[in-house]
Amino acid sequence: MKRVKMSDVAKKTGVSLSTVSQYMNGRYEYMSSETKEKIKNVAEELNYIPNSIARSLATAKTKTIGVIVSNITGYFTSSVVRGVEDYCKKNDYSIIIYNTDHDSELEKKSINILKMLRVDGILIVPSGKNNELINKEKNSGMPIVQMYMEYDDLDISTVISNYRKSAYDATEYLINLGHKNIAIITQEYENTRSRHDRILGYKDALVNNGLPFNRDLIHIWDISSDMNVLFEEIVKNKNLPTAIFVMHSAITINLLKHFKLKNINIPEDFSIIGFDEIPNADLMKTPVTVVKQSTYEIGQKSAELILDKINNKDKVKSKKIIIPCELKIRESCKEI
Amino acid sequence: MKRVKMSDVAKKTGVSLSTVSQYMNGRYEYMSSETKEKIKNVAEELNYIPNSIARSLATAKTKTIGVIVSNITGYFTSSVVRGVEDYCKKNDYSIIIYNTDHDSELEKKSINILKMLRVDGILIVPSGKNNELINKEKNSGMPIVQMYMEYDDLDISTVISNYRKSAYDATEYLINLGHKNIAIITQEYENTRSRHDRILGYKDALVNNGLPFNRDLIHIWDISSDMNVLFEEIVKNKNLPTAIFVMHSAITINLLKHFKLKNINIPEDFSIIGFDEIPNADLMKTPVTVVKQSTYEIGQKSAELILDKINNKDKVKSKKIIIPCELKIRESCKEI
DNA sequence: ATGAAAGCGCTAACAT
DNA sequence: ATGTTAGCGCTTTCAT
Repeated sequence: MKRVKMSDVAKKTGVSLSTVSQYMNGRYEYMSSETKEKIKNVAEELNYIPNSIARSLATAKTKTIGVIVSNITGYFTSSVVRGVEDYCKKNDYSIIIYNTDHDSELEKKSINILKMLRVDGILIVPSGKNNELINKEKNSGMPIVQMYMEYDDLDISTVISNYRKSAYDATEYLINLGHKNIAIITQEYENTRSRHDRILGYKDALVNNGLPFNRDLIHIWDISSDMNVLFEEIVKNKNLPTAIFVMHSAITINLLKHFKLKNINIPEDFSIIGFDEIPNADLMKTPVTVVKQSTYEIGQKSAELILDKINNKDKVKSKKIIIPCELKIRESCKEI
Repeated sequence: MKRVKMSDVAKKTGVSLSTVSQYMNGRYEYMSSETKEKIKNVAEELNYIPNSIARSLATAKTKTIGVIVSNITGYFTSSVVRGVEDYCKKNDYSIIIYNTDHDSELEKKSINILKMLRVDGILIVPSGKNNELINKEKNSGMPIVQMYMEYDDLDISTVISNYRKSAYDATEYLINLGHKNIAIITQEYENTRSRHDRILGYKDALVNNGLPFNRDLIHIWDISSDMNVLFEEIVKNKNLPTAIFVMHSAITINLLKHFKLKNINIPEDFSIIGFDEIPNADLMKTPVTVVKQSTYEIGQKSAELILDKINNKDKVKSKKIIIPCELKIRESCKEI
């Protein structure tokens, strides 16, 4: 099963290699319609399939972009990636995916492999642990865009949601419902602007509505946190919160499970807003209100931005594209 | 920002190109430890990164496999893909993803692009509409494995769940609960063995338990179906079903939404079993019992199989790997 | 309107 | 133990 190559169709057509190459690249300007027709037929007959690898070696372009995410499993990331793939496909780019689980070494390694593979650009959800390296890559000329993350020490283009505004709106929604003590559960947010902005939005809303900003209403969660312990902290506040605004969907789900276990009722006992959509929220005992990011659109815009960078050789400096969120009001917040 | 290439490190080290090449490929057998050391240092100093494209052109291998799925969005497919990626990464392969939405043309096009990209193998969830083409590709030497699908007219290796057995178990679970009239909702299953097997398992369980198999308890759903209409059909059966076994998670979710809308209660009014895990099922009003496929493992095994084919040049004929499912009993089935 | 030839960065057979 | 050299299958410049 020998692969047929360009020289085969050239020979059979009776023209030169370069003429066939011109044809394959759609440069018909100086080509007689006869040779054009002949090449077309021979190529079809021989079932010729161009070799992208050889082309890439010659052109130093691969029409391929690398996508580094923490974990493609799940609703959020997978639909971002789908947005990326759709946009890329439309523009004849393919995507190569790497999961890192936000592991620093894996992230480094992924970047390295993508460089060996000579991808034309990289889309990344950075862990925050290799920001220096990523800056370096960008400065050495690799087109690179980050998705739904923003770090103070990472100076690359980014596509994010309007975190501050949407956190503001969610908080104000709670305030309008009569809530005064609104607890927050968030991951560590120093240095991670995409998280910090949500806290700022929350603060803005309080202040603009004449409410005090109370630092001990802010609770930090991490992967090793025990929800039992964390929740104890929340309720031991002298001003018992009536509402909880949770900044990450994994935490929201954790909290909801905890509530179920402890027979805590939503919204009777607490009002809840989550950040990020929860799959099948509509089928829950109490459908939970969330701030929903436009995941698919984030993917599309990220792809658009990286292709722009690739093809316009980055006249633009670091750019920030901001996508609005939607407050999906369901049944987890009550008026008090 | 000139890229540094092998000849650069060769020159700087003072050895020949091929020695460096040997080094880069870990063939140290005939190499003095001094040159080895020297090359190592120079390569590091120069920050040399091998060019996979050039290597691929020379070796006719890309260390890359194509993954064609219907839609990476969602729990099921995304965790299969994660299994694939993890296994591939461990073996120094990268994956290129294409979504087709089971569109025949897109599927054809994806296969074609992956061939141009010279992937070493293809993992595919076939739509069923290009089986002839896929057979042809396989016969012309492309290593290719299908995931969690099986068609009567597609003769390629496959990694699937034990559909017949797990449908049997689920049905028998219902029977043991006292159910006699068990309705099925399935997609069209003629020719799609992975679907047909579930019906057979259902049938086996009925027969083995002395229950009649009643053809009008089997209902066909497709993407254009109206759940209202479909459900009317189900309940107009002279022997009103007390349980419904739904063969696809998208349908299960649809049905659950319908129930919520119509205030139909689970399991009081109907007992329900779904096929495929439903994200956040535990948080539902009534957590739904499902047959859970081992998605991650399916991905891993598929990757393992395709890499075997690639590296052992397929001594093996078409092979079928069968992964067990788990019946996740929750609260959607009652005893009657 | 078409062809000749150099080059893309590497591998691998062969020579030494 | 290391070097020489001929490809791998294309693109692209320059000639004609």
